[in-house]
Amino acid sequence: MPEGPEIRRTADRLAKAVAGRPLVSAWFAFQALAPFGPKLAGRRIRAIEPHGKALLTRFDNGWTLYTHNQLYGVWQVCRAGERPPTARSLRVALETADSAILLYSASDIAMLRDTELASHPFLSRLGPDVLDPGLDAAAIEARLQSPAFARRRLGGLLLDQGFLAGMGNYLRTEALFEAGVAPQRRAMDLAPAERAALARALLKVPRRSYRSRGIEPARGMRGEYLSDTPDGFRFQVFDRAGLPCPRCGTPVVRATDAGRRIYACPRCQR
DNA sequence: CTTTAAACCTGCTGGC
DNA sequence: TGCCAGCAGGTTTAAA
Repeated sequence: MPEGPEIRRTADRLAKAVAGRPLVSAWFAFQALAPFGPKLAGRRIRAIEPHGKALLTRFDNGWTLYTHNQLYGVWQVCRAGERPPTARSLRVALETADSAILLYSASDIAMLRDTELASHPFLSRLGPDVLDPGLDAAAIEARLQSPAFARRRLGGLLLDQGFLAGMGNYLRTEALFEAGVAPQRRAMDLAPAERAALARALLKVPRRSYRSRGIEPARGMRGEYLSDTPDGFRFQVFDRAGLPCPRCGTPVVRATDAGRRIYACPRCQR
């Protein structure tokens, strides 16, 4: 579940299940982390925080578990002692008296002292979290104009976690469509109205996705997503090559941008 | 400095 | 059914 909204939803779920209660056991698959298992018994999880697409599990002893799911990591909540049948490899298990949270498949896992979080190679480079309620359009507009980012092409810029943490491929695709801007434009070349529209879209699209519980591919149906909820986040152009643009009817075009697939309406996005 | 390409990690799907 | 190629919502590194 790889973009900001999905990660934050996961954090919510995990925290609800285990935060605040003493751990009965902790287990790590990786050799380097195994010694932490016994040390964590009896400790509590203070909070589970998303930082962009990374998750920080904060223990009450000055240590934090850093995990990044990349494309394939999966967190699960289950009852204490349970281990749902799966072919995936278990990497972390944190158990309280009644619930457990399990991390499968992820490879980017570390235990860090709270004091070294600020110097972590990934965390230290993150920009403001796109789902941070304190982030506003003015701040994003300022960022788009700052010398550090202004010369960059929007397609690549919006994937850069140092610009806005939590953005990902479907979010950048949808935000650019929402703003009516083509991915090859440079931040510095946007007209004021376009810049304002993009800043607004960069807040609106991720928040709407988070509210509707993120997106999830429908099993066995390539290109279909279980995102069509009542209050609804639904793709306008992502994964919809050849289908009519919802605004003007022109067929949506697929392309490669910054090494990733992107979709756009050639007429609405200039 | 900016952009692209390749590598890395793991899981899933489709084709043969 | 089994194996392999290709792709994926991510990130880092090296090269252009």
